Amino acid sequence: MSGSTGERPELASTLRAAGMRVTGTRERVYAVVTEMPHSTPDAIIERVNESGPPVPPSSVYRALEALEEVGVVAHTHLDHRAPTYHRADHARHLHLVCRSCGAVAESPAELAGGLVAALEREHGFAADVTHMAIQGECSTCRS
Amino acid sequence: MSGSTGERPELASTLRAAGMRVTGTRERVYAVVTEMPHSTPDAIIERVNESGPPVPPSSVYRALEALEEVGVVAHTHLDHRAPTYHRADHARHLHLVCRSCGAVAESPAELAGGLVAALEREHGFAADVTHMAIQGECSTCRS
DNA sequence: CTGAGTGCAAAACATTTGCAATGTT
DNA sequence: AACATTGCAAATGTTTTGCACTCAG
Repeated sequence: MSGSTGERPELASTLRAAGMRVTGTRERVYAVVTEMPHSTPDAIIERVNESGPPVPPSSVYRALEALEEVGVVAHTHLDHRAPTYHRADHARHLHLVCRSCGAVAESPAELAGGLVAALEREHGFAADVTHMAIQGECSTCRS
Repeated sequence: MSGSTGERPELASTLRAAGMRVTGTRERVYAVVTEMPHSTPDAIIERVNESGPPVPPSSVYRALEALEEVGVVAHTHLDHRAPTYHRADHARHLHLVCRSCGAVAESPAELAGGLVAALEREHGFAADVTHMAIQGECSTCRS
């Protein structure tokens, strides 16, 4: 069990509320996602394995799936082969991906407010901008 | 207007301008991308093979790579495992992906004008919205 | 003719799945 | 004790690569 109970009571209770079990693997995966937002399954797998006894890839995938299902983590696709995970309560933000250097910056979701409103008005489309990855070139690479 | 023989004089001349060769495979792949925008490599492979003598997947991938390199086609990531290709001169648009039914709608890129300006102003980030896939729920699925 | 492009088959990856063993409740 | 989760290994699906052959230039 998690010895330090102050940190995030949400994880355990959320899992239990969904009738799911609180396991070491899920706690460790959640900790890694918390620690390094925007990381790929690959990076998460590696980090989890540095953090204690080995966990096979399939278990990490299953843990991510479970955590996502109960809504404590979410993922975004930043580019080609890269789903990246982050905590769901991680502030709503847009992902800015630099095509040159690969850096991922965040920006408040509010900047897309006009776009969201326009899509609602023009298409009746309810956009989820937190899932959105915007490609482009960052200020550093441009200068 | 280029005022010459075919429907798309650009393909052959663009390839040649880049020192690349104009081959049947590339023409057929380009034709399929033109005919069905937003299609995955998988769908393109299938359609190409319906259109004439069989072409192995690897050749279709290589053709797409070549066409993208010279800039006549481009791709976007609509969701998980799905790069989708379209003609580069296909009007600049946003991709609206419905999470429920999977439908892909298009919307003029201008709707994102405010967002692009804000990203430029706030982050010095030059956003390419045509590469952007916006997840959400379409009007049909919401009603 | 010459080398870019192709076809084929195998390799490289990323992710998923079946099932017996394990650990949470 | 009951059964959700895990570990392991094998299956799956996609994209890439090596190499001999072919065809565009």
